[in-house]
Amino acid sequence: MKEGPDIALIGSLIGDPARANMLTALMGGRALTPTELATHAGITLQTASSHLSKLEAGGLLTQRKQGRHRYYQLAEDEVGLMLENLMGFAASRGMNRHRPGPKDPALRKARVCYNHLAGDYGVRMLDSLIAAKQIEVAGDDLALTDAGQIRIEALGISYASLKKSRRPICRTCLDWSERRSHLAGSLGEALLTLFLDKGWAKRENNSRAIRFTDSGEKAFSGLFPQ
Amino acid sequence: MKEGPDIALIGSLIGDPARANMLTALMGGRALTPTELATHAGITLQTASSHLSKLEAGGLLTQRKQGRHRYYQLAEDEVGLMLENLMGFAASRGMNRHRPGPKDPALRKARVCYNHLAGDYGVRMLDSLIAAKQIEVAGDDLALTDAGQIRIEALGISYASLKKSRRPICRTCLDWSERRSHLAGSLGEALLTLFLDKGWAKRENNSRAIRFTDSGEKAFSGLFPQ
DNA sequence: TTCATACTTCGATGGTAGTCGAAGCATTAA
DNA sequence: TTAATGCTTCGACTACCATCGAAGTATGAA
Repeated sequence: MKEGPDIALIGSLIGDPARANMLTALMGGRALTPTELATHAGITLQTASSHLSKLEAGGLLTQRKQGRHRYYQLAEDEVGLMLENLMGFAASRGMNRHRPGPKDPALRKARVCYNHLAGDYGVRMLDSLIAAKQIEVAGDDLALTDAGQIRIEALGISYASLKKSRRPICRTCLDWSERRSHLAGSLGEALLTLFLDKGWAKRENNSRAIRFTDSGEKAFSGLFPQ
Repeated sequence: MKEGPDIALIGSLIGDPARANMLTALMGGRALTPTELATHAGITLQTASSHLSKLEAGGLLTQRKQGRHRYYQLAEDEVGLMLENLMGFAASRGMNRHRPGPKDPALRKARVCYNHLAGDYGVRMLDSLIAAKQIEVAGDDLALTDAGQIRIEALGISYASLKKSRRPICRTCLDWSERRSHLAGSLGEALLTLFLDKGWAKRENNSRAIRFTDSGEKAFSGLFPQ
């Protein structure tokens, strides 16, 4: 009784702990080399290489060569959304790999979700944008309003350049720690880039966590009041 | 660098073809016995039994004994949502287990998604309810409006009884064939039950497909105009 | 009781996939 | 050229797990 798409294929790709660790590491948004991914997963380079080619063949990762390095990253936004979604489900079942450690609160507060902001801050940002009617909810999709366009231009994000890309500008992504949506899509990416560029927030090394500076906190709260 | 929830655990549960087939079969919404599930998966009863206890331990399935039968079903709405979501992702990657067969169009038109209506009809129904302002979108969640409450009472669905349960009344579920949301939650379930009870639609055996009768089609189109 | 059905548990088997050492290829630097 | 780094490919090993036969348990029927 074989019906519909093959979930076993993706399942088995994600089901191996080493591969799952690599995917989680890549949720940090940076493109990583096989060597880096191997240490994240706690395996040798050879084994990592074999896993990576499987993930690439499965369409989860893409790869680009640069000199003698190879950089792997998640293939598309959809991959990140799917993974975050799975994490949400796993979290709701209490499937945690660790007793909640010191890093955990930081992750829940603010973290990178592939290329955009997630965690409490991510959710608050989207809520605030919707409350200010700068983003509106239309069925499944999010749409930037006229007021929203003016707003992001004022922040120094070019609406025209966002529109050029074929990717959706706004899109929802289910947050595993908050169990609510935050903002993904090219605007979500642009906003996170803005925070980092302005020095309001910094990525932690080897972690998805994002640390806001004091001035960054203030600026963020000013821009996106609750 | 172990961070966040353990996606490998769910991945490996879903990653086995036999288990994936059982889960897919259970997406049909009916509770099934180990014997039935074994034939769906093409394995013996002993093997099925072992798989089922793993799925139950993982929190994906629940079981109830009835006489000398055991009935398995998806543990909660969330499991169905997660699976439908994964199917959507798999479909978008072209991971299909079969060349699209004769059953495929029927599945895309209308099918059971655990306990509610999915496919083209499911999506149209939700769109229509939103357009009529009987359901409104509030951030992530769907909410039944006053007009919506009156409407469903008129259809013979008791709002009070829906409200009693702790489950959300309305909730979105991403449709893998349409790539848009349809209506899940207790109202989604009640509406599907209504269609079946009124004889407007019938489940096909051993399939998730739902076949609307001629009069059912008319009634449906009348209730939920495009 | 006896028999039949439904299912689980045990035990053995076999295949597959993750793992790593060693060797090979490609790029860069000197 | 030579050497070093980064990565892949090959081959062998191992461990795990899906699988099924056989035996055991539970419920129901006769």
